[in-house]
Amino acid sequence: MGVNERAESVTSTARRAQILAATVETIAELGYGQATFARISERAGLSSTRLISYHFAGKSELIAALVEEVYADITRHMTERTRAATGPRETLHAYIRALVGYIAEHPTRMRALMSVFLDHRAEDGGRSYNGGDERAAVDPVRQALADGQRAGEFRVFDTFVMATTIQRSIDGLPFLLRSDPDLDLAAYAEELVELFDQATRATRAEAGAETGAGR
Amino acid sequence: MGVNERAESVTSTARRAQILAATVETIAELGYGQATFARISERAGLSSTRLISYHFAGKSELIAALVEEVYADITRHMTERTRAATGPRETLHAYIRALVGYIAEHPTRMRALMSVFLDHRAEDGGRSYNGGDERAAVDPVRQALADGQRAGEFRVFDTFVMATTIQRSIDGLPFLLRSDPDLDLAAYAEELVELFDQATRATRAEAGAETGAGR
Amino acid sequence: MGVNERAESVTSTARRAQILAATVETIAELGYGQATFARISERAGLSSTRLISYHFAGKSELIAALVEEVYADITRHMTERTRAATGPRETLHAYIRALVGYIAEHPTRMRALMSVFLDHRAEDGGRSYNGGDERAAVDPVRQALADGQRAGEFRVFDTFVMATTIQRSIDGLPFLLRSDPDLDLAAYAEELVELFDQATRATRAEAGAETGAGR
Amino acid sequence: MGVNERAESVTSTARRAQILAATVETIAELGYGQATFARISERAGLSSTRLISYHFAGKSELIAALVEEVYADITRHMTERTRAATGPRETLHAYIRALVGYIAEHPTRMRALMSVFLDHRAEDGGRSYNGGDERAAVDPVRQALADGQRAGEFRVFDTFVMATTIQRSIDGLPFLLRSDPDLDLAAYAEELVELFDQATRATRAEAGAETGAGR
DNA sequence: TATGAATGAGAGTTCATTCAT
DNA sequence: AATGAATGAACTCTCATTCAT
Repeated sequence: MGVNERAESVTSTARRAQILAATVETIAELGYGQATFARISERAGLSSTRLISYHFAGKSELIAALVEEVYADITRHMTERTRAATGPRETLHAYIRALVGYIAEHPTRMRALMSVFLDHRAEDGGRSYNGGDERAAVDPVRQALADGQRAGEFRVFDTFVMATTIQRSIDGLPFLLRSDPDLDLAAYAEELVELFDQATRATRAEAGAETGAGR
Repeated sequence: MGVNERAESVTSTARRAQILAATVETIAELGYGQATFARISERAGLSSTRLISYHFAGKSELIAALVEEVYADITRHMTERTRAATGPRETLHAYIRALVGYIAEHPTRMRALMSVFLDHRAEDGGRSYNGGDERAAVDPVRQALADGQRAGEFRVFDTFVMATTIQRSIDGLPFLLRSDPDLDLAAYAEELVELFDQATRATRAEAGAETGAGR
Repeated sequence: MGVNERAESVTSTARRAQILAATVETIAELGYGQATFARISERAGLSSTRLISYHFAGKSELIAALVEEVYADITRHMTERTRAATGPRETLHAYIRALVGYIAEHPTRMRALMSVFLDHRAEDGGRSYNGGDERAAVDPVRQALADGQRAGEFRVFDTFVMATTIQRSIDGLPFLLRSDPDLDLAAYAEELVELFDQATRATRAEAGAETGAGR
Repeated sequence: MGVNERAESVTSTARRAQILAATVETIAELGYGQATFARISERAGLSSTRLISYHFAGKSELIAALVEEVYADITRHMTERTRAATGPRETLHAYIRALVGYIAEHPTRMRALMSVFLDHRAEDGGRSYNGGDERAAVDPVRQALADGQRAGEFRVFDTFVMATTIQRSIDGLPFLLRSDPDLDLAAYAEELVELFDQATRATRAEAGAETGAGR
């Protein structure tokens, strides 16, 4: 990553981006708890932590900006990869593959995001980024599952449990990846697809009943 | 603490237990990062943080003692609850129910443990408690799965992916429970049992070819 | 202190000098062991010890800076005063007078240096400032003595023992001076010059042989 | 050194001796500044620092006892070895040989003593052990020198300077010995004897006017 | 003769942040 | 757009010592 040594006449936007990049790397490597201004500015090649305070109102603003940025990035990625899917089952599979794919492409970005989430999940005071409302976080997946149940493609199960399980089966991958950098994520994704395909698929009885009952 | 290894006196044991309990509560509530000696001693009703330093050689010793204690407690619980299970499938179900059950009985203890793990999972230097070796952590479950495959009770799947998914489907519950204290964990456990029963069960083809090799 | 190596600003330099001066005074008066940040900052008239930590990376950096500064000062002084000497005997005398002279001019500076040396001499781990290599420390004097022996100006003796004795005859003076502030250092120097002149001078036999043997 | 593991029913005297021995070793190795109760009790194999406080009223009492003991030991040694000397010159040589000899026999004891002296020499508050009166410390040697001058065996010189130089030429040896454990102290002693023999011996002129006054 | 438990004071260090330019 | 200087608060940890048995 190119870092200016003199750091002169850099636009504010560029500077913020530079700091955010260093923050992502620092959190991804050391974890949120160890990501101090000092360490971030060192990684960014800045002369003092003062510059971070200058560009961001405070630590929470810095983290908020990071989350917002990575979130937007993920959303963009996911939208692109799941748009084409037709039907609940295909959508679910696309979702799994897309999210694992994002992790494969941006492991540090995702690890940083998770590290922030985990820390805030652990905290009480102040808003956490996944809202403290874990239900909302898995809502998109849950929708697809509910759709599939209505369409008779999926068997009857608690959509919240299933969605949460799917989500958690993926969001630990950034850390798994670090202790095992050669992990084949593409294969891992296919295994998950198969796993949740089996877990969600309609039983013969249901499948049979579905033609009659419709809905 | 004495220089020589001696038997702890009753008083000392009680004091240590008191401090450990306060540490569990503090970490469960505020997260590992916010769990300072000051906050712990305040919660324990101690006059100063000095008393913690007196009974534990340092912060790492305190955390190590906590992990050790909770670990032993979980192990005891799990052994009791899974002993009776016969066969891989039953074992898997018992495992899920037992672990969820432990969380239901000791949510703060489990949340504290998870918080410690997460923080250390995020770190690089130094030993983390789950060893940085995520593979080893899920090994017991993996064994049961492999056994089931050999016995033809389970279909062919990657045991590591399945074991990791099972583990992660449960270990997020302490945090989920906090944002949703009324969550019915017993029902949750049954949903997971069903989910992974579906995910692992042998297909008809495999069930027929029962003599075949696992994977 | 910034992360990048930058030119120190004037203010910072002045502040560092102020802290270093207070450190010298504190160590000279109370000894290395009692020279805490609190006492140093109090003497420097600073509001908090934090300011020391701001200007020096740590206590060892502070001490290192002190040693470096005083060392450079002594070296400058000694070079000036011994440059003009011609011949080993004159050099030896100039050395004694110059070093005692420095102590007369800067007793606290020298006492502080000695106090630091003594403490580090006592330590095992880590580098001590005189290197733990006492032989190297007296090498310059030893050179002059060896030269004098080769030139026949000095008698035969162990140059290491003589050099060490000379060095130690002087480096205790800062402490002697404190218990006896009226000590006449100029006269002391002359006594030492005479003492070591007698101790090193060639015996008549050697001196006689020397005219014959040449060199 | 034999250390009781159980530490039961040891007489107070034996216990004090054990603690003092551990104190000597600790100071000799780590220096006075690092010699804390914790480190001393660890070396003595005691279960807690409490035992030291029990047997000695405080740290200063402990150190005082140590100094007193070692001092008595040295005095005994020196008296034995210098008693036989006849005449100032022989006395001086015997003194040098005896003191160096003590260091050769008890390097740690002597190093510990020096370390205590040095630290207290550096301090201001409180009595130091060599009295803050460095003049008194070298008085025995000085007496012999003055006697020799009166007897015409020694030339005219400042007896305080000479005595101090002699003293310091020897008292650095414990530290020198540590950085160079193979140092031949017997040879070193002979070199010092010769050195100070040359430095003190009467010139021919003085030797002739032997009846004349000293100084 | 000994011990376990507890303590107040102080150590150096790190944190994000603010002041003033 | 940036910087140097400074700061208050909090951190873990160590010190010799005391209380109560």
